[in-house]
Amino acid sequence: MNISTPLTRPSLHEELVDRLREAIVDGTMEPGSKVPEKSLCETLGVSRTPLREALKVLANEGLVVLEPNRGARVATVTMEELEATFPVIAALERLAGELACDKATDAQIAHIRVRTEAMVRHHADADRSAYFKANQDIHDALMEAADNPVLSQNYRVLSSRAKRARFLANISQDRWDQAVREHQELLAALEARDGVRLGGLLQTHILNKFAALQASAEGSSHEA
Amino acid sequence: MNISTPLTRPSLHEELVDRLREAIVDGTMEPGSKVPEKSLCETLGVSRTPLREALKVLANEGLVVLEPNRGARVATVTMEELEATFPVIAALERLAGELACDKATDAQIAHIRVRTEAMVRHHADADRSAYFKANQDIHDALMEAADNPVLSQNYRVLSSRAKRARFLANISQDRWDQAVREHQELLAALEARDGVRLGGLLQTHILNKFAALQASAEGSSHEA
DNA sequence: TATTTGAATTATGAATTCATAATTCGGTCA
DNA sequence: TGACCGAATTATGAATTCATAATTCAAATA
Repeated sequence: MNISTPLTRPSLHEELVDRLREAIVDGTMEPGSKVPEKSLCETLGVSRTPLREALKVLANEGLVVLEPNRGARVATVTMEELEATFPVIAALERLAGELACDKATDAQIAHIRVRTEAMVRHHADADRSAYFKANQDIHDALMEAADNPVLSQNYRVLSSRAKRARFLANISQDRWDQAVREHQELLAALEARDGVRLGGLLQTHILNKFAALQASAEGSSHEA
Repeated sequence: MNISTPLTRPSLHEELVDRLREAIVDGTMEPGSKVPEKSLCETLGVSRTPLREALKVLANEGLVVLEPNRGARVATVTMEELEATFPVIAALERLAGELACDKATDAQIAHIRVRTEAMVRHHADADRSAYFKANQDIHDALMEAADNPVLSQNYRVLSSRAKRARFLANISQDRWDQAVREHQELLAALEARDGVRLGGLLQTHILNKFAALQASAEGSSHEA
């Protein structure tokens, strides 16, 4: 039995931050919707104090907006915000690529190869949800391999904001094909441990993803 | 009289976040020191609730550490943390440089020229504090010129953590001379609106700054 | 009928209270 | 004298209470 670590239970507000962040990112809590403190407290079985602490933290992360004397709302995802966010994510991934080529273990690289190969299969099978899962795994694994907690923390906060753009799922087949090719190049650069190249490819990859997202949003707004 | 803006007073916790962040960054609250809620409340004239909300936010930013059932401490600045932080700051400044070359107004560039020239004078006068002020102005102005709120927000959080390394003031004369030369190159690249070049120079500039800081810390730890 | 007014209700911001974990300090025993 | 134990004190985590701002809704007015 583990007796070495002093048992510390996470504080309520931390659990709430995690739970709420998840609910906001996965769309359970809709962008723009009010966050009613009272009913949420009842649902979660906590008092308003830790909930409000959690909301302050999430507001600082940009996931909720606090309106004075009017409570909290789930932040909306605007194209303007994404336009500002993606270049920053791209810059962080670029750095991650550079660092990962220096620091990744062979096992980490092997894992990314496995996931990339899986991704290629999901693409061939036209299984979008499995593809997105693999895609996310790869980017997370790269961050992990970069071995920089400050970098990965900032990345997490920004991608949680970007992930909320759920219309991202509607990218074109052309873009999807291109993304898979890009991922194969990423893998090659990583295996060659060519940091500058991997960094550049990653930055471009993310910016391309945003361009595709813009195009698909453009399309859907015309449809609607 | 202004009647167009609805008058909103900032909430207590926001004011506290700003006040405490400032106190932590400028060293008024020492790294590693306990944050006694009760006495701070009395000093600031608020109750514990908004203070605790502020501490949660600052903990999320990494400026304080919450120890369960033992309250908050001002986070210590370790060399490991700086080693992780500076590359991220460098990546963000690189992006800022790239964006600024696209988006800066001529007036913004002119302002950076003015501040760079002032910095050169302060260097010649060996006026360190005026030099640091000018240096900070220039980096802030570049961020401003990049015109990306997500970028500047993340930059602010990370620099507030880096700024706490006050021993940074003890850089060598050689490094100081070099930094001034680098700033002149930065200005040239900006005026040429050569984004790729400015980005690269900025990244190197920041990483050089960290290397100097490491060297000076190395020196002072041997002295001590 | 549409608009406005204002009392009643509800929700929020902040202070206070309460339960419990941590710390302090005085006494005991080796 | 010095290490150890336990009661008293203090600080923290969380719930509750309180004051005030926002919202709702019915009645009054045009």
